[in-house]
Amino acid sequence: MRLTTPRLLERCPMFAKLASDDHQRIADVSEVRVFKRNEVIFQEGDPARSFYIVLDGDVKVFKSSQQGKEQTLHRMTPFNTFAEAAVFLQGGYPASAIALHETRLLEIPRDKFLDLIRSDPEMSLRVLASMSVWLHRMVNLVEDLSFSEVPVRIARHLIRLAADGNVEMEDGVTVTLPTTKTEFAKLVGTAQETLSRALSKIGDEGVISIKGRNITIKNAALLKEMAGK
Amino acid sequence: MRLTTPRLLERCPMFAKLASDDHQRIADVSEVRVFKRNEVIFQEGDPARSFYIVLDGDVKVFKSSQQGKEQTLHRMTPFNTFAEAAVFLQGGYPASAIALHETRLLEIPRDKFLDLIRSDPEMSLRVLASMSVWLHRMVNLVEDLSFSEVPVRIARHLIRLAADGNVEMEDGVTVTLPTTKTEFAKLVGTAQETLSRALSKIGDEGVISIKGRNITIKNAALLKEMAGK
DNA sequence: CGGCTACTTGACTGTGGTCAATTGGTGTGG
DNA sequence: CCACACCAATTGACCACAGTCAAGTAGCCG
Repeated sequence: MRLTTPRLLERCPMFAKLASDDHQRIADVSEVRVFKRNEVIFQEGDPARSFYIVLDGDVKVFKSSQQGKEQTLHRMTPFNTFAEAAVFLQGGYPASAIALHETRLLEIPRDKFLDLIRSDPEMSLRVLASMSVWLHRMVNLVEDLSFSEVPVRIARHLIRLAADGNVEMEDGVTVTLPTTKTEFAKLVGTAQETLSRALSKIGDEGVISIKGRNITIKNAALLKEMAGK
Repeated sequence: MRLTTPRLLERCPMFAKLASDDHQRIADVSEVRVFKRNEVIFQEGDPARSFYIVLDGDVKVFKSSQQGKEQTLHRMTPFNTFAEAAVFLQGGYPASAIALHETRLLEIPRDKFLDLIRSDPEMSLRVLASMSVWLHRMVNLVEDLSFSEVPVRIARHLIRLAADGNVEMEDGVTVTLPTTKTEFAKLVGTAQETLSRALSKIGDEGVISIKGRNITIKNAALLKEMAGK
């Protein structure tokens, strides 16, 4: 681990531009941790001791309600960072995080992370940049929840998934849901039943075809149309 | 203006701990701007040239939809900062801002702001802190929109308003809506008609009494109860 | 007083959430 | 290898919250 971590850091935007001995320095103060599928990384309210970088696998950051409902805030993939903001808030993590698959994370303790920022003004700018991205994501989520109905939100997420697979989105492209449709529903912010119905409907209209977790886009133009501006 | 600005900066968390000549330095690179009620400060998509500190008055930061609906993201009061994140994002401001009343803002140009951060590691930590607060607000908003129905959201906003007036919330306390009920509806994230009905209902239940923009809390315990955990 | 905006109230509709039953798929253990 | 169990997904029936449209009232300012 110690040997490979610096390499991986080069691919993470927040650390990409550092000298390689800086990478070693970060690797020295951090720890690689492995989480099994569905293993809890932290829960809302836990004291925010660390911030994280996804090295491998994927992580769901989410809010859950008293009644057991869930809203996914974001699904993190390799070289994304999360919980950087929690480090600056008292009151612990404002959301929970679990591994969606077997996942390797780089865990940087709170105070080491703060040292890092203090020691390097350029680093602090990159942390600010990554937090801005988070903020932007959350504002977009608010927008989606406030203004868009379920089918529109679904269309947008399908488009995003296609983009994540960095395939040009065109007729015939197949996107694969990262996990279950139940998870996808939590991402979209709806009930699984509603998702199921909405997907079939979109299928009936000839926009997509659904085979398990594989969704083939049959009419990309119409899908974009559905997703609105 | 030039004379009073440094004084005001002492009361802003982001700048409070600076030496007073730093305050003067900030005042020198920034500009005090006055906005009339309902005057637009910036619109979603505008290039993010500056970030702002509310000196006086109040500002609404909001998203609006194609169909003319609005969702208020936050109402800023004196010594709050906004648009700090936009400075780090390409694509311009992700939301719009207007003055709710006659308002004085300190406007700090993007590059001066970046200089400020680069020049002082402690400053960057404070900017990070203020962005964390924004992020936390947005996560809470997502939570509210996803999990809570309108009456609960209303109760929470009433409690927050009471807290803003830093009065201990107890029976008999009166909170005054900062502007119109229509605005309040946009803050809560609902239609004015729905707000109107919901408020009357809460009134009928004896929890509050409503006289125009003044809402008297008649049963604080019940109101907290309504707001949930 | 007129005119504008804010607000209220009524009637209706639709989206989507919940409960419940069924089917389908997958992995484990006998 | 099959049977069972478990979880994911689908489908049906129902309902309620809240949004929309419309009309009317109240309040405010010039």
